Amino acid sequence: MGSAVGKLVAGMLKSEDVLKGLTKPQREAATHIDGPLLVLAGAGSGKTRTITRRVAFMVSCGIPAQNILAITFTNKAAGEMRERIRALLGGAGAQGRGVNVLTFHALGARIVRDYADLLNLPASFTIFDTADQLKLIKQALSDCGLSPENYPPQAIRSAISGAKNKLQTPGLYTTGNTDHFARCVARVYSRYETLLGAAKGVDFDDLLLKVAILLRDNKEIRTQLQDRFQYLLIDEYQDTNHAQFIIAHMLAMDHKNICATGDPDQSIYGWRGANLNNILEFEQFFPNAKVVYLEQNYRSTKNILAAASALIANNIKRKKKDLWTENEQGPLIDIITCRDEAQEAEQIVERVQQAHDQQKIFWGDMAVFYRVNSLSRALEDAFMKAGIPYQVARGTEFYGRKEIRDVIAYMKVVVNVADNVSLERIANVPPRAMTEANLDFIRQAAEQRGVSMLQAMQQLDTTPIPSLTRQGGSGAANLGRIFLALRQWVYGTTPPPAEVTEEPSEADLFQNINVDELMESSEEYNPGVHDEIATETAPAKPRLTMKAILERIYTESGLEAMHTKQRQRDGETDDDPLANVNELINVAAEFDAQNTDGTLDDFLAQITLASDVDRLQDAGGAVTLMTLHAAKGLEFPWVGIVGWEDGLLPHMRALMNGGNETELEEERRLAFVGITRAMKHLLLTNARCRMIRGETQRTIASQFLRELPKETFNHLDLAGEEPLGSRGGSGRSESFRSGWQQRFGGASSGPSSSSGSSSSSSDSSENSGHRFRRGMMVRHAQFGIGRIEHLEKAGNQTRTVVTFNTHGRKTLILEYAHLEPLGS
DNA sequence: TGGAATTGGCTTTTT
DNA sequence: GCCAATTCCA
Repeated sequence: MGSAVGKLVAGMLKSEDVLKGLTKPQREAATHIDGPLLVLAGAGSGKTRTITRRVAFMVSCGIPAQNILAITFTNKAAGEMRERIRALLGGAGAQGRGVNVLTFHALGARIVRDYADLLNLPASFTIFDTADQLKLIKQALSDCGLSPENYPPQAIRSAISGAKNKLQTPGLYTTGNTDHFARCVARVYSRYETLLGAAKGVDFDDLLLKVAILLRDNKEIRTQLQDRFQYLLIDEYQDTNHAQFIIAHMLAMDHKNICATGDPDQSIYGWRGANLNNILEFEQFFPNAKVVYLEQNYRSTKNILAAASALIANNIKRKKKDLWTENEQGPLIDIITCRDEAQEAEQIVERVQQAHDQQKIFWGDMAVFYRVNSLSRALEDAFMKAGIPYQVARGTEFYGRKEIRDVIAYMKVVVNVADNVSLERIANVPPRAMTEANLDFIRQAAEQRGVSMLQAMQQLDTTPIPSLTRQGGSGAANLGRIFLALRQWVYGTTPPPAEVTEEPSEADLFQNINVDELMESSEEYNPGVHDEIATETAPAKPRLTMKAILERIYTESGLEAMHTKQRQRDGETDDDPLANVNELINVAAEFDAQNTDGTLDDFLAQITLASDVDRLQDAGGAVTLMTLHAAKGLEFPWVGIVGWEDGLLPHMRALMNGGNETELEEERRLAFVGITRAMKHLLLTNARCRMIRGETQRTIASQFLRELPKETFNHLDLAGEEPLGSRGGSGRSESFRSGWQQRFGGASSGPSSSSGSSSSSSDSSENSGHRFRRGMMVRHAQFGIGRIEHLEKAGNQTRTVVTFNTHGRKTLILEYAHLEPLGS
């Protein structure tokens, strides 16, 4: 059937039309359909354009759209690609809809659900986000008799996440790690898996890990999925981690129709396991791969591009690449040094206003980026004050709110009665006398009986839990009834009686899939299989909309009453729970409009994998504020980037431990990504003083600013005289510009002369005979007063060991530590 | 028992 | 400075 439809479409969609306007290399990439292809696409080189055309070209050649799978990293990217493909296919729109454009995680969720039975999961499993995960880890810690003080849940979480990214099961993890901490992690990991399994939960990493293992160890399934996805396209390949790498390779193993696109210079997710080698060594994994380089930039001015190129050239571990453009030279980059973050924000706002009024740039065409979310606050204040429309993409601004998480938790329990984490979250919201102690009793009883906590609550009249307080008992029974009624209403049936919930052992969860078992259950892969399951539980009823379900849950749970009461008590506040939940209901309505056959678990999966950034998609008409990470893949005519300071733009983390070169290079790539988002106007700012967790600290201009060629920017210093004491003053004011160039000038490396006997610590440390000596007393903004024990030259930097009175011994890099000498 | 008030701890980026 | 966890009070 594929070919018939294909022909039809081919008739409507001319291959030449699809390729019209592509440059030679773009065309080369777009027309290479069979066999491995690597597109190394520099920033702004028209990559998205090329790959969407490529997909259209494939369809025009008669390849059935549903056999094409395009994988992106963010929902936003997926949405945009879907949109653009649809637009290209125009009249053949029906086909366009058939192209699978998904994020890795969404793909994972789909496959895990389709093959849930093979993975020991019910189709109604729920996805646990990072917060759920942390709760479970705390539980696991206490079960293992370890205290969260000595074993920070965060650290354990990221260790487990790292292990999962590398496809290490608890068993494998144990064998590979022998130090004390790792052994504890292994124990917690194992317990965590058990708890997760009992709750029928799957964490973000599982969505990749389970699929990777399934594909790796199960030939049958692999073949099915390879057949289904005969053409693979993976965007941002430089950001893939090991699990994603395995998924890609397993899917492409036989047909080798894999097109990877990306840019090693834009790899910014090393911290969550991305492995740059996946893209660097692509040709070794696929020896016949065709490689196309896209190096002409269509986005930025010559000037911006020159600055970006010079910056990234400082990375050693890098394939050299020359971006060029035929665009105009463009205006100089503006660099403004401000007094503090308030002035910085004012400056940004002022320039934004100017760009809008004088150059007629739309609000929606401007964006401001920062390294960490906390920097948005000052900006927001300033935008608010100036009355300029803006929107902030903050990670958990919306989906992280209590009231939203509460409503979602209710939904999760409706779908997945075993989800103890969500149940515990809302057990006492609104208050039902479900104290910690009562919950403990219920948890214990449930575990003993091998049922979920909700079931234990629902069995209370037949099997009471004696240790519960009277109110606790009735509260629990009440809660049980609420969910009974809700499930009845949603699914039209009472929940299946005491579904088997014996805890699967770790071995069960991770066992390599048994091939014999597979052969038995080797029905044809049916993409609709899940829908069938869903209809089974929801027979012959008019389909409920998510909006209706959500509203019902909101009311029945008692949350609505609680929020209404709150509002009456507090009056209208700017973050009103009622209004926020209404916003969520809007999201549900939106979902209903776009997925006429979507189920509650589809909706839940979508919102747990969604982030706030996704909700901004086409909210034009406002200046966008976001992190540098979130900015990847976007472009704006006008861009501002704040916080160019050591410790912030090369983030502290990268500067610690003697300045880890790998991490520093990732920070540089992040800066590179930021700069290359700009089309015409670029404004970079730093502040002399910045409030960091409640304390005002002096800062040093980012070392990255030094790496920008001086002919590309114009520097303006508004900080004026250096604030107060300690640093001998020396107002640099407008003469700072030359001072700047002396001190930071040019991209050349050598420690640049410097005379300034006094002042800033960067000066002093540049001279080999800096003013710090062993035995000297110093002050550190954070650690207080201490004595220098040791000094040691390490490359361009000086490593120093200081024993602080209150914080003990620390190893610091003199250049970044901002130590203040106090005399000896 | 629930809600308010206070303390302590900690911060990168996101699916 | 903000948030979560803890303590305190009605």
